[in-house]
Order: sequence, then structure tokens, then C-alpha cells
Amino acid sequence: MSTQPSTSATAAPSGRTLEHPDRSAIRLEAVLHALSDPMRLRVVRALASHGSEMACSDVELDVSKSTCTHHFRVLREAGVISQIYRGTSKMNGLRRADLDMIFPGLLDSVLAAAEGEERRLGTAR
Amino acid sequence: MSTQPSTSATAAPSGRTLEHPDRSAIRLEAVLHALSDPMRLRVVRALASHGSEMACSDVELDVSKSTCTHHFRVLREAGVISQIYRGTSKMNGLRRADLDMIFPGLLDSVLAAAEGEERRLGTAR
DNA sequence: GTCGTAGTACGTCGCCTGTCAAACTACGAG
DNA sequence: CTCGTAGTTTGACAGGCGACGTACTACGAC
Repeated sequence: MSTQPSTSATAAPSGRTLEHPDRSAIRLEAVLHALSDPMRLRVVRALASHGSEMACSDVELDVSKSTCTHHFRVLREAGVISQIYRGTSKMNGLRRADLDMIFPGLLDSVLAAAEGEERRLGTAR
Repeated sequence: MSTQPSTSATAAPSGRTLEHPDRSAIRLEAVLHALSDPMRLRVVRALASHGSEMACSDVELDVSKSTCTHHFRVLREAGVISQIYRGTSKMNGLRRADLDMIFPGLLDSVLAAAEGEERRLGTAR
């Protein structure tokens, strides 16, 4: 509902703004669902390892642009990432502080699990 | 080996047996997906708080029997629970040891997150 | 201004998922 | 053996989701 920028003048470096769920509105099921897609999990892992913001096009997903937009939106609406427009790009950042506050340890164990799984599958397949 | 009922030894008290994924075959995405459904998350929480095995019908889900069967199967195939037939019932248990081994801390943080969320939603709505 | 780049919106397609009801199987109790 | 209980199977249905292409908008560079 209403993903429209509308007439807001909130300190975004660009005119456009995006709706993010408030920290208290983040739902566990939505987060788990967002993370249960391989594509999106890869995005989250990339953001986590990179440490700071990345443009959508900096994350390597070999799918079409529209699919990419879709996944980033799911992550944002679940409260997993934050997005702001910066010039012609859209920067994405993990909402680590918010997630750690309401679901302590969750993000870290998921990231660790993802890494462990990759290692397991990579070595002893 | 793992937690498979298999034939003999651990003796499934009933003739029927069920396939469980080997510990090494458990995939993170599948687990997250399994846990991202409210119904299934409730099952897992019930099993965790109960501590030992429960029959399908002991978990309160107000859906039809077939839907119930479906969700339990998803959980089993994702490697989250184990199921064995005991007489006319089917007992369900959390595969806590297996999960903790391959995804350390994951189950605990999800359970804690679920509890925290329930508390948040229940009190300060 | 024009152009290229980054991302969005929309419509579509196929598949997967959650739900159900109804008919069925497996077991224990009597 | 008969009956009731527990769970399965099958088939159906609606809705969601991931993928796509195309047309579009917003911005910076020139």
C-alpha cells in the first residue's frame, strides 16, 4: 500500500523517498521469508560483508533489472535493508542495528549459517 | 546415521517409516522457508517449549487435518523436525541437535525472536 | 537542451503453496 | 471382527511469488 513518494521533503539527497517499516513494525515471519530466498540472502550477505551501502547494481545478481527491483523491495518492506536515492543510484544498507535490537543474534546466526553452508557445500559436496 | 528412525535398532514401534533428510542435506533456505510460515513457526515453538515429542494432534492448529499433515511434512522435509509413528499417533520432535550442529544459534535466536515478538505485540500494541 | 544510465511500474506467465473436503489406510480397544 | 481415532492421499481451488519484457521516470554528464 502506497509506495508513492508523495510530497515529502525529508532530507534525502534526492527528491525521491522510500517507505521503510518502523522498527516496531518489523515482523519475524516477514524477515524469515525475505531471507529464505537464495537471491535475497545473497544480497544480504553481500551487504553484510561489504559493511556499508551498496548500489543495487553493485550486487551481482544475474537476473533482469525488474526482478532485482522486486527483491530489493521485498527486503526493504520486510525491514531488512534501508534504501535511499543518491543521484542516479539507490544505495542499500543493512538495518543491522534495528534487527539486532528486536531480534538479537538472529541476523548473525543466519549469516554464519549461510557461510557455513557455503563452506560445507563447497568443500565436501 | 544421524537421527534417522531407519529400520530396526532405534525401533520404530510401528511398521511405517518416514524419510528424513540427512543432517548434511539440511539446507538453510529450506529451514528459513519452513520457519517463515506462522503455522509452522507455532508448531516449532510448541515443540521447543514442550521439550519432548508431541503427537500432531497435540499441537493446536485450527486447520483441517490435511493442512496439518502438509505443514508437518514441510517441517520434516526441511529437516526441522523428526517424526515417527507410535501406535496410532505420529510423534514429532525438534531436531535440535542436528540444527544446532550445522546452524549454531539459529534455532535459539529464532525462538527467542518469536517469543520477543509475541510479547511486543501482546503488551505494547 | 540531448543522451545515457539507474531504477520503477505494469502486465504477464508459470509454478509453488496454503487451504479444504472426501475417501482412504493403519492401528488399538472392545 | 468391528469400531473409532489418527493420520494420509488425492484432487481441487485461490492466491502469491519469482521471473521476464517493455515502457516509463529521474538524474547526471555532455
